[in-house]
Amino acid sequence: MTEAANDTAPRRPVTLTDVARRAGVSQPTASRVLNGSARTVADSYRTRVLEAARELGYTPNLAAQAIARGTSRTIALVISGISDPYFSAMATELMKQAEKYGMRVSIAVTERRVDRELDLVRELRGQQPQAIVLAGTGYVDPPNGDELVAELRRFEETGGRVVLISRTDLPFETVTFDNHEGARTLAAELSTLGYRRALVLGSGTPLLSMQQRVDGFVEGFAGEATIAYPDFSWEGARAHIRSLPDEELRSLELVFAITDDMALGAIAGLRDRGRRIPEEVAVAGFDDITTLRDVVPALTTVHVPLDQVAEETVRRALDGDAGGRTVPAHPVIRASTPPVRR
Amino acid sequence: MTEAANDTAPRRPVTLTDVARRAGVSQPTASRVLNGSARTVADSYRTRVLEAARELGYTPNLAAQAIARGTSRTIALVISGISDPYFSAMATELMKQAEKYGMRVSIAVTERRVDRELDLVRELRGQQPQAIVLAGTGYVDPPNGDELVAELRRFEETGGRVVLISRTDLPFETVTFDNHEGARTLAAELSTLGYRRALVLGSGTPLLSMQQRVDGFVEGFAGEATIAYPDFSWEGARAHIRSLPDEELRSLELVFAITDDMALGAIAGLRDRGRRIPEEVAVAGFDDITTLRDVVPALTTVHVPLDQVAEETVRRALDGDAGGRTVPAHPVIRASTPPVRR
DNA sequence: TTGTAAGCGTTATCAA
DNA sequence: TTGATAACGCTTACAA
Repeated sequence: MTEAANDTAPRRPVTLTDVARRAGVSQPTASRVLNGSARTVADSYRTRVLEAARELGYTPNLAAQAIARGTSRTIALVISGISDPYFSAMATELMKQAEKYGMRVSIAVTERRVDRELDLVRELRGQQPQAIVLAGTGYVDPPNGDELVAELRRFEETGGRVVLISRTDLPFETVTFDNHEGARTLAAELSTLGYRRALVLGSGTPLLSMQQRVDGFVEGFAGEATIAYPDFSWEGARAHIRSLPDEELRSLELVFAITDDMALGAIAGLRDRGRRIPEEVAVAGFDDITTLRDVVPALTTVHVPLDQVAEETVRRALDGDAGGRTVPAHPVIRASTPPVRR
Repeated sequence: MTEAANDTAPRRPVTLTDVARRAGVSQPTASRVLNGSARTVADSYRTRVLEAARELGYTPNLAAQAIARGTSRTIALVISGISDPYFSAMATELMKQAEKYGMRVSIAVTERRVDRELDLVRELRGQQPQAIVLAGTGYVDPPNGDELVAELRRFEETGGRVVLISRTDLPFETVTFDNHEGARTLAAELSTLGYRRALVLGSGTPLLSMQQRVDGFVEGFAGEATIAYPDFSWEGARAHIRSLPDEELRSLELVFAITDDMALGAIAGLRDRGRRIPEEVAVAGFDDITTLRDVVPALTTVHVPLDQVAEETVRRALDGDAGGRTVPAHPVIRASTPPVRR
């Protein structure tokens, strides 16, 4: 049967002092045993401490360690949202990499609100992480860019590291994939397939990396490209397509959206308007998110090697300046953009 | 005043002491101004402190606050993975709710490894969060259940709160949706549509909530249900369908998978085998994940009101025992399960 | 090798 | 209202 729990009164957590007292040693000795110290401790003591810790169910108070050591084995990641397949994949890869180095990743979410990014960084600084990683967003003309830079500089000055992913708008180390080149080669391949008229869906919010994709595509495309800038979302892309004038819709040959997310929104819009894909309209995206495995027809896109990006990022977050790095992004032609028959 | 502190980059982060000194007040006064204290401070002091803080770019050291206050405004969330649309949606909702109460959510990932759950909880306890929320998993016969319970009990004893989401395998407060009833009513509606032979894809790993879905479906289904237990994943469901004997495949009328993720895997498998959906085989899932908006034909499923779940969870994580709660889950019939024509 | 004592940045207590 | 001063749990010189 169950033993009667005598007291439900909230006790305080077991501390290192408790363990030391129980083991009959000093607090520092207990500390040396339990948390990797270079110092060696006599075996007899060591076992007594370990046993006491086990019996009491001791867990080191991370906050106390952080404050005593002046650093916490944490990488703070700022992303715009967790539900987004692209960002969640990125977060997963980063956590995987970080774990190799015994690092924790804490995630903060901007919800795509520009001002929150600054607030977040400010707050994160209070967590004294080893590094702050900013993924996503990256405005063409950052509204509060100066303040953000100042905040990040301050963080660097106190020994922290700053790494940006896929954004080159701030003067810090950046790991990126080649947005421009990826879109350019995609456009080239699509041109080879026979496409000559494209609608490019860019980002309504002026994001640098997204503009690079637009520019890259236009540069690599052999035909005529019309550019639109709907809201930067699935819904935005869908709404844009839905509101297209009939004649423009009918003349549509290929839609390139700067993200798979928007490409899928565009497809939804095209279907709403009764257009068949890819028979009547071809569609291509960018990112190669996991969701695509369930989409029919299979979506042509540009694959981004997130694992490599994550690896490079974590390395820079820890080891110090390795310099910026750009990993290549390659187009993947699938069923949504078949060769054009004329 | 004494030294030129304005242009010299401090190697250590700016502390409350720095701010106090600069403002010419005591540390406690600065603390009272900068961090919501009930105490009031003379306006002249208040402005001086605020100004000094701004000039120096002060950010409170969260670890120090946590240790001094004995509590950190944090909810620790344990989920099996971040890339999974269901869990990432859950995490998003929880963060949204938590923010209302000025709470931070820290995310830890088990990667579906049973043992990691225990390790994680142990480590999280070291973060001294206000609450630990365990979402997902929940084994029918927990391998190290006793240890996990002991660890969580310890956490509760020291004033922490434990909330489980959609798992009833541990003796703690639980917020759940009605897996059994949701699956049962879905099965009933499908029966009404004329379906009489179903293949049910359960979970290879024995998860309690998943078994409830299987049981609920079987109970509510008017015809004959065959149950299989492939690996609990998209790939598992797909592989199972792919390896089905020809005759069994041909006799397939309806596939119900316990999660949308597996349902989508099943669809992939069915397509690999050349079966058309829904003309030849109907498919239904559970969860109503966002991904479904891009899937054709639209997938019949059971909608889970994650926002409600999140709200109830956060409330319990903070306010104390409100008792367990079950929110209803309703079937949504879509194009993947049309009425049967005979 | 072990223990004493001094921090780490913040909050809480309690005089003044 | 304000400011010494003592915690909070842990690490790290420095002394024994």
